[in-house]
Amino acid sequence: MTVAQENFETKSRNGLPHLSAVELASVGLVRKMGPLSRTDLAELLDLSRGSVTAIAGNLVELKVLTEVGHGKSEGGRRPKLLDINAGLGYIAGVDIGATSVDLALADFRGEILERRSESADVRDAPDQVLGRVNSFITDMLERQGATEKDLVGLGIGVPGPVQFPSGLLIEPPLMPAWDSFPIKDYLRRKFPQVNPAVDNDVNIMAMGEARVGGGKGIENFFYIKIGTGIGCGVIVRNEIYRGSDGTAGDVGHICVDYNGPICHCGNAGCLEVLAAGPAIAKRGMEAANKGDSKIMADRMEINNGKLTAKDVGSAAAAGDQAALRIIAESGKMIGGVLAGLVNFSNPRAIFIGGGVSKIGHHLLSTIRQATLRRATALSTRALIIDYSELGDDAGVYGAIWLAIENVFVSA
Amino acid sequence: MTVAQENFETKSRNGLPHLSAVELASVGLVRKMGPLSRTDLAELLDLSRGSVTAIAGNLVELKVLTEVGHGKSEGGRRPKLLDINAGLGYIAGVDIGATSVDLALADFRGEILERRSESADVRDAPDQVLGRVNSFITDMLERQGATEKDLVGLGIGVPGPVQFPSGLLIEPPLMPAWDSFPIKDYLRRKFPQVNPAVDNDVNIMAMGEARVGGGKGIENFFYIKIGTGIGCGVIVRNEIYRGSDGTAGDVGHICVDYNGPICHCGNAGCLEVLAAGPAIAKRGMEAANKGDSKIMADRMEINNGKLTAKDVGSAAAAGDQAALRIIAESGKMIGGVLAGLVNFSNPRAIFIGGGVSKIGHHLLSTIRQATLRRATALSTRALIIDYSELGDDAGVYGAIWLAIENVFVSA
DNA sequence: AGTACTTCCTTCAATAATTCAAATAAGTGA
DNA sequence: TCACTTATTTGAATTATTGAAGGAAGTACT
Repeated sequence: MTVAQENFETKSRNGLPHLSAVELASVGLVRKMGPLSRTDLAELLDLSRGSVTAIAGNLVELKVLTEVGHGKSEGGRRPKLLDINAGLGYIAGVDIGATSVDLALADFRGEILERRSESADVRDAPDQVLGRVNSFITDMLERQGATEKDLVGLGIGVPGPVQFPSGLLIEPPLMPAWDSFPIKDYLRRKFPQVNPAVDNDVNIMAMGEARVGGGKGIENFFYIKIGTGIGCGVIVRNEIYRGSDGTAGDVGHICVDYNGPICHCGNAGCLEVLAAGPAIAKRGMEAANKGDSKIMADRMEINNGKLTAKDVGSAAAAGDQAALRIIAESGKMIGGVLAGLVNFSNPRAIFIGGGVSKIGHHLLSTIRQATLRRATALSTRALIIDYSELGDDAGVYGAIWLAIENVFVSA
Repeated sequence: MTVAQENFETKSRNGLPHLSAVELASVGLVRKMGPLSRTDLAELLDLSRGSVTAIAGNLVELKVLTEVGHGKSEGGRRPKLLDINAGLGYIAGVDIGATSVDLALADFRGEILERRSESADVRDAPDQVLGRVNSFITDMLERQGATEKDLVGLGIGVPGPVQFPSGLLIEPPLMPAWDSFPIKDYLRRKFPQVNPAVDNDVNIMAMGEARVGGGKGIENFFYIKIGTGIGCGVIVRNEIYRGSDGTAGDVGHICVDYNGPICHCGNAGCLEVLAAGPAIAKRGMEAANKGDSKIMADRMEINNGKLTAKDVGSAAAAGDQAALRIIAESGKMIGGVLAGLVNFSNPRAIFIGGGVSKIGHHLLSTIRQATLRRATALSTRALIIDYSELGDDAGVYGAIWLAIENVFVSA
C-alpha cells in the first residue's frame, strides 16, 4: 500500500477502519473459531497462503488482529496464532428488563470486563432510563481507564416489539411511553461515534446463547424466556429470525384454552396467562388457601399473604404435592405449545431461561416430557431441551454480540 | 482469455460452464428481475460499468445470457437488455403425489414448454414410479426435438420427509417402500449428466409460489397444502426453510384437541385427522345420514354411499347449512393453528393450496377469520392470507426452480 | 549433534479482476 | 441542427490473488 493511499485510509465514524469483504470474513472466522493460524484461515477462506499472509498482515497493521503466541506444532514449524485485538475498543451490552437494567462492558473480543445490574422501572420515561444507561456505561469506561471515545459498539435489548433496522419500539405493552422513541439517537448523544443496535430482549438472549452459550454451533434453535410473560427468541441459520415485522417469537399469546381467562392482549386462554410466573403464583396461593399445601401456606404467612412462582418452586423441591402439580400443569402447557412449534420449525435445540426457569428442575422435566410426547418422532430425534447455559447473562452477552457484529457495518 | 486456457475451460458434468461468484450473482439477478441492461447490473452488483461489460461479455460468449433487444430510452442511448438464454438446456420438474405424477419440461428460463399429469400409485416400488418418470421426461424432450443429453436440470418433489442434501426419504408414512431409496442415483441412470434436486412436495410448492407465484418478492411466508393431510412449506429469507432434520413444516400433527380421535401418527387430535379432506368428507356423510342435509344425502346416493370433501364444498356453495358448518369447523381449526404459527413466525403471507382448497371460498374466509382473530395485532397488520396463485402448478414450478437454482452447483 | 522431513510463513513475479477516465454509440428535445 | 443525456466500450492503472520458490522453525530419527 502506498503512502498516498494510507492518507486516504477510510475510517468509519467509530474510528475503526473499513474492512473489505475478505477481511470481514477473516475477522468473523477468528471471532467464531478462536485464535487461528494463517494456514487455518487459508483453508477456511479457500484462499492461498500467500493471500492470507497479505490479508493478515494488513489486519495486524490495522490493529484489528494481533499475534497471540504460538499453537502446537504438528510436526513442523509452530503456527503463529492470530486473534481479535482485545484492545481495539470497548463494547457495551445493555439488557433492559421490566424492573432492572443489566449492563456489561466488554473488550473487543467480547470478553466481559465489568458486569452490573441496576434496578430501574421501564415505565419511566425513556430518556430517564436511557440517561442512566449512558452514565452507567461512561462510569464503567472510566473504571477501565477509558473515555467515552473508546466505545466502538453498543447493543441494547428492550422488552417489547422492535422494528429492527430503525430500533424503534412499536406499541410496546409494558412501556407505552417508549412507543417510537428514538433510542439510537438518544444513546448517540453521549456516544456519537457508535451505531447502537437495538433489539427485542428475547432476541438478544437467543443471540447470547447462540454466540457464547449452549447454542454455539447450532444452526436453528429457540430460546424460551419464562418470566412474567413468555417470549421466544428464534435462531435460524445462525442468525436472529425477526419475521416480517420484527414480531417473530411471540409465543406468549398462542392460545392453549379457548375458554380460558382473558389475557391483557384481549384474547382468551393465552399461554402466558395460564403458564407464566403469575399463573403459577396465583395457583400456589389458591392451593395454600384451600389447605392443599402446608408449606405454601406457611410461606404465604411470612410473605404477608403473597406467594411468588419461586415460592411454589421451593415447595415443589421440598416434595409438596400441590406445588409439584401446579408446576407440572404449567410445564405441560408450555410443552404442548412447544411441540407444535417443534413440528413446524424442527429446531436442533430449545434453551429455557428467564426468572421462572430458576424454580427448579421439575419444570424443565415436564416441559421436556410434554414436548417430546406431542412432537413427531423425526423432529425430536436429535432435539435438545435444556436450561439456558448463560442464565442471567444471556441478555448482556447477546447485546454485546449484536453490537460486535454491527461494529464494522456503517450506520 | 488465452487459447491455452480456453482448452482447459472447466465444464460441469451437465455441459454447462462453471461460473464465478460474480457471474452467478449476475445470472441470479437476471433470473429474479427479468431482462436487465448492463447499467442495471452494475448498480445491482455494486460494480463499475466497465466490469459489468466484461462479465456480461463473458456470459454472452458462454451462451448463458443473450441480448434480447432494447429497453426504453430514458433520454439517451437505449439500453441493450440481457436475459437468460432460454436455449441453453432443458429443465424438468416433477411433482409426485399420492395418486398422480405431475411433470413439466421447461426452457432454461423456467418457462414451461410442456405440462403433463399422469396417474401413478406412490405405494408402488420406487424404481417402477421413477422409471416412468424417466421415460415421461425423455418423451417430452423428444417432442421438443431434443435428446436426453439436453437436460441440464431436474427437480422432483415427493410426499414425505426428505433429507435434503442426500435426497433420501426418511421413514415416509405414505410410501414405506421408498425409505432411503437412492432417488438421485436412479434418475441419473437415464440422465447421467444432471444433478437432480429432491425435496418434500410441500417445500417445492412453496418454492414455486416463491419464484413465480404470489410469493414473488415476499421474504417470509407459508404455503399450506390441505388435502388428505395438511402440510406446510416455509419460506424464510427467500429460501426454503427445512429445519435441522428436513422435517420443518409438519403442521398436520399439531394437536388441536387432546381428547380427539387418534391419528395414524399415534397421537390424539392432530390437526390433520380433524380438519383435512377425509374429516370433512366423514362429517359430511354423518350429516347426510343424520338427515341434516338433503343435498349431501342426494349426492351420497349417486356416489354409492360415499362423499368427498369436494361434495361437501359444492353443498356449501349451494347454501347447505350443514355443509357450511362443517367447512367452518375445519377452517376454524386450521386458522387456530395458523394463528399460533403467525405469532411465532410473523410471515408476510400465507398461501393455501392442495385439493381441499378447491372446495370453495368459504374455507378460505373462515381460515382467514380464525387466524386474524387469534393472532396478535402487530403480526397480522400486513399479513396476506390467500389461495395459492399457481394452484396445481405450484409443485412443478417449484421443482423446476429448485432444479434451476442447482444447475450451476456441482454435484 | 546431525540429518531428513514436515509444517508454517513470506516473498515475488505472473495473472486475474476491477476501476477510472476517456471515447464512442445512440438516443431525446428545443 | 445542436446541445444534452444515457448506455456501452475500451484500455491503462490499480488491486487482489495465485503459484512457485525459499526461508523459518519445528519434529523425528540416527
